[in-house]
Amino acid sequence: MSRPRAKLVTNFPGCPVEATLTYLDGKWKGVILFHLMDRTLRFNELRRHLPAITQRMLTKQLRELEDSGLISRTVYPVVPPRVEYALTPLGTTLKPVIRALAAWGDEFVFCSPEGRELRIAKALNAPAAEIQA
Amino acid sequence: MSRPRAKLVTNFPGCPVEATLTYLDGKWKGVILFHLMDRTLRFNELRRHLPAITQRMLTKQLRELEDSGLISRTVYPVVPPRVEYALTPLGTTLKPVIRALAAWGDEFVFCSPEGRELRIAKALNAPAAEIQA
DNA sequence: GTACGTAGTACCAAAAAGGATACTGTAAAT
DNA sequence: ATTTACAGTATCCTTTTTGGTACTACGTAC
Repeated sequence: MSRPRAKLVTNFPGCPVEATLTYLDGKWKGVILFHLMDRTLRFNELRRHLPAITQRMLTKQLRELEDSGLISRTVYPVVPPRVEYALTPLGTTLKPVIRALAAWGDEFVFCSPEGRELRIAKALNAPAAEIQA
Repeated sequence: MSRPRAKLVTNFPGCPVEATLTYLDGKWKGVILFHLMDRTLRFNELRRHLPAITQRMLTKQLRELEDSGLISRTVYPVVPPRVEYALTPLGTTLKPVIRALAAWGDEFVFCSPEGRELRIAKALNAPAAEIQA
């Protein structure tokens, strides 16, 4: 019993949250899906959206998303090569989830003053604020 | 430039999805938050919900969630010790996100016939089905 | 004839995450 | 007198993930 993430059901009996996160796990999958929500993108188009990624990593994350059935890979037999990545119907069903993740990030995660690093909005916890559940 | 997950903004310029996932990253955080959505739980109560976790891991994940400001840890100076974990106001704002993740998992992720393993519902991709975006 | 853009692979090294096991201290229950 | 429950730590080890660099092939542009 020791698999990559929690890919064994025994690890989180009946937890649908981890079940979903299992498929979003990977350092770049979130961003990739986020950008593919707008439109189909070619390999190097994606790369330009992810300045810090290496080719190896981009390929790997795309293959994993493809294996999960969330995105499709279409190769056009031309030269130079042309490969397009797009959400599958199944991938499209993730849109509400991605949007929820994006909405929360927009509202509560900031770059710290020094730049570069993320910081969460903890201010909310200080006052005895009433937040609707 | 190489931090744990994508904790550098340069890795996903302006991507709020990865920003959020950064805080949910960790093998057990999803399940923990899922269970804390219902009610405050003590250390060993959580442990009983996560049969496969080790004490070390549970402690580690809880500390990270606490450091993020998503959960609170309340120690009652009694013996035997009593420590309660609960969502903070900030953590409470994650509920819609957790619910979105849970809804997708419920609908599209199953245990494979052999049991134990997860499987995604790829059937959706076979027919030329029309899925609403 | 050299460089560029395309979409990758292959190989090696580093870092991070996760797991196994043993140990702590107190009080109540058996 | 021993065991149980509680909420952890400490140490070591393995697995998984991620990064770095170099390399491929083809056709077009300079």
